[in-house]
Amino acid sequence: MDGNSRVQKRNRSAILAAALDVFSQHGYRGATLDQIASAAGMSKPNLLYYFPGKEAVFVQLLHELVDKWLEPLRQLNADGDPLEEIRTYVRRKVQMSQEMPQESRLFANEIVQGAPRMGTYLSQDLKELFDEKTALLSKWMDEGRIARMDPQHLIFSIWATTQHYADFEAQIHLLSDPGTDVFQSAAEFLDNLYVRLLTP
Amino acid sequence: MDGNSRVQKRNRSAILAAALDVFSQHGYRGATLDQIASAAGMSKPNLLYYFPGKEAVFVQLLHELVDKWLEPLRQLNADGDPLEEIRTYVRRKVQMSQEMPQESRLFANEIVQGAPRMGTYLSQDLKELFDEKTALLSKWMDEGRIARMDPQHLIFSIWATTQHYADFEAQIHLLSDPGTDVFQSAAEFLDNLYVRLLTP
DNA sequence: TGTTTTTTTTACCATTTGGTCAAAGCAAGG
DNA sequence: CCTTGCTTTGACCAAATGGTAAAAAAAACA
Repeated sequence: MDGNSRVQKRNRSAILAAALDVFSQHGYRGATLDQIASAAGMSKPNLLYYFPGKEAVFVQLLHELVDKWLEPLRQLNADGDPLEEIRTYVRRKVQMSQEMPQESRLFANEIVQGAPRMGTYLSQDLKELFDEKTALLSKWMDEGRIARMDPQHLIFSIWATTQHYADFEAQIHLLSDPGTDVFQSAAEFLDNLYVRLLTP
Repeated sequence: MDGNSRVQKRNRSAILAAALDVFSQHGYRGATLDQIASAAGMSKPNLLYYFPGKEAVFVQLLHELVDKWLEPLRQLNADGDPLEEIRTYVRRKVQMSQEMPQESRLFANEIVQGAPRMGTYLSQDLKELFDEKTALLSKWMDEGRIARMDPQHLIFSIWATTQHYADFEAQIHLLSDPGTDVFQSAAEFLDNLYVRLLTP
């Protein structure tokens, strides 16, 4: 076998799924291999048969998530209607906060601590994409199709407002009116916010 | 002595200052008593002479910060001009992100992990203040002095956008145009954002 | 079925870490 | 100087934790 058998694939993804659970809840240092292994339904030495160590699990998990995470921004389409493109982007980001809160918190945890295990990765893929899209936003502003403002801060504000609902879920849940769908009302609020902000 | 001598006060605050450094950078589990003690210029047993344990240091640190942290929201004045009050609040929050990024990241870390050591505290002080201020915002909206929207999400969005600059500093720094004052431009961007959003 | 290869487990190790303890240092009053 | 009470430290401990080694178990193959 070449190390990619069906069993291997199944176990590797079971480990990564378990690692997402555990790392996102306790952070890198707070998570233990025993916890992850147990959540993946195997023993610690067995987990270490599939990954060379704790950090390797964490790093691969992060790397596999970056793509998924940046996809909505990648889809911001230069040929579409500016306002609709941005509204769609915001809607997708809120949806991701709802459907993948663990992934969001995993990133948040890593970045809050200074991204010690993601530094180079961030500065490549992410920076390239960020520069491309801020340039696009600038162009739209130059053409008068959306209101003029700092495009970098515009993206920051979208990230902040949308990811907040996943990253600070504990606080949100505590403070929100019970009985309402937080993500539904958040989507409406943010849609209105960005329409008001961006309409020239 | 009654346990509050000058030496005691000096050492306790040295410990808390060191703990802020270390906890905000590595999280609760990632920080070690040795690190904190060493940063405070003393030995670990000496630190444990002043605090009963690691968690006690962490909890007291958090409790002492909550007050400082909520102060700007407390100052939202029912008798002031609504728009100016909110602009002042946003400006103060940005300023706090700039001047107390460690405090911000300490909270972020705790909340991202589900606030396991702050639950009850949050649900009391914070919730009470939050409800009071959303009621105030609602009143202002009823009176037609600011645009109508969900007041809870309005506060969430202010927290998200302002604290983002402290909590995600690593990312912000990596992506921002070098040579510009991030906090200065952020303050301008957010001022403009909330003026546009809130003007009836 | 017998052999080889992959997978899993049991037992273990070294280090880290939160915390204890008893002894030593030290300031203040007598 | 000597006692008394507060402060600091060096030595130590038990538990947790990342990781290893070798053998058992299970598949895969011939």
